[in-house]
Amino acid sequence: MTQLSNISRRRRSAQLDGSADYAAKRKELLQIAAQLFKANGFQATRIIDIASAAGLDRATAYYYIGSKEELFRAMIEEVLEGVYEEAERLKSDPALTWLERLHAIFVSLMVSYESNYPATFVYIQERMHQIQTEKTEWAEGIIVKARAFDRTLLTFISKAIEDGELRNDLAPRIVENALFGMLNWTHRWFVPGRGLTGEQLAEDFWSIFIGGMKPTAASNS
Amino acid sequence: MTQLSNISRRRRSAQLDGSADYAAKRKELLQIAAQLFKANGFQATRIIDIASAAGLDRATAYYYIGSKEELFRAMIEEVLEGVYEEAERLKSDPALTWLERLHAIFVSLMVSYESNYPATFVYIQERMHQIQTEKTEWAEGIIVKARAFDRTLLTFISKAIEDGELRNDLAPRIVENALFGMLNWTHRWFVPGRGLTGEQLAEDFWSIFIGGMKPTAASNS
DNA sequence: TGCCGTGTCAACTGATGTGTTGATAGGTGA
DNA sequence: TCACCTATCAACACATCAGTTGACACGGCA
Repeated sequence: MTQLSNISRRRRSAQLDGSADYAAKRKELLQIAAQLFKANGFQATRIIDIASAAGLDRATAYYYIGSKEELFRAMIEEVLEGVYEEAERLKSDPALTWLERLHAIFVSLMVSYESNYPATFVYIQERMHQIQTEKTEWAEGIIVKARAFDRTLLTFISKAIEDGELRNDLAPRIVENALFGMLNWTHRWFVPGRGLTGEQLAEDFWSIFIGGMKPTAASNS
Repeated sequence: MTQLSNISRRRRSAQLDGSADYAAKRKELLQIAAQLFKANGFQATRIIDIASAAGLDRATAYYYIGSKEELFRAMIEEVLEGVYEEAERLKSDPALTWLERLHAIFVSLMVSYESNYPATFVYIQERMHQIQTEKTEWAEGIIVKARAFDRTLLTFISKAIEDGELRNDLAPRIVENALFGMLNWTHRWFVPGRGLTGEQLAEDFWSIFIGGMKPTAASNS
């Protein structure tokens, strides 16, 4: 580095290796930030909003977090990781049909949205799209994984069509967007603990999807 | 007013009643703004970005537009109006079954997304949600109409279920969110002129939906 | 020729945010 | 008791935008 990190940075890094409720406070800030990002958007949320929601002075918040961007990344990272890994695992699980794999990833994605609420929804709502044009190394890492995930979904669908598990008269990309459109749109209205669970919801969606996607004499040859 | 509008404001209002290519330049700015808002988000887009994309100085852009907010409103207003009116019209058209009305509004919504691209997508992407918490008169006007629209959609679905045109074992709200989730999610990936038309796409979605929502002996009594 | 409207822009003002610094209060352990 | 570490915050330095002002050039047109 051209310049030694100054004192406040040094404090932070000192904290990172050790400490007790430092980590807890940091986590609390992450959670509060996620809520505010979801409610008001990432750009519109100011550090001071997050700090005062946690009962801290803004400068004190900087003792726990490095920047708004770092906050966002920390909030998102492991969550995405989990889903992407699940997709990879399913891809090479020969015990399941392709349709079963699609179903499995569909449900587990929704369950992940629910259990990490509202962090993942912040990602969907706000950044998923814009990150595509970001030039940072971090963003590029995310993009690579998101692309791989997308390819996996498309594979599941294409293979299920080939195997006659789904009707073959619709383009796989359209099918994918229909199915995951239902799912991802939940970020606008789904709130855990009100009404259905994430899993029930996913199954309802799936039942609509699968009913409409059954191969018929008319569609499949 | 406590203060007379200053010179630049006076110019603007002077322009509004009359003029030839003034209106054209203003429209060009609206279109450019819509593209930039879609690509980078409303907050992140600066007036200077819009101005220089149009080959104008920032101050000159203010000769054509009042503010970023006004720009956004002008971009959105009539578009929404059109869709909302269509829904009202359909609501009281006794020549159609409820399911036919649902189908009609579904398709015309997608067609509207396409023909007003990317303006409507900006609304979906960015503000549809946040406007809910805005306190301005304008926002409240939008909210009232959006609520009415939502109620209408829900009515179509509920009535179609009552009439046995759709299976009755799923909550109308879930059905609504599934159907319009597919549709609204297009704001993330649909680009007019590439692949399907908006109408074809809507019909593909509809065919999945309706296939999965047909009443069966098992579901309907 | 001189007046006036249209469009343009350099420069200013003011608001709002971010991240940093340096000082300080209170607890803890030797 | 003293040294030290943790957490806190008032104050500062910057940066970025939004929206405004006042001047000016150009082209009718009277």
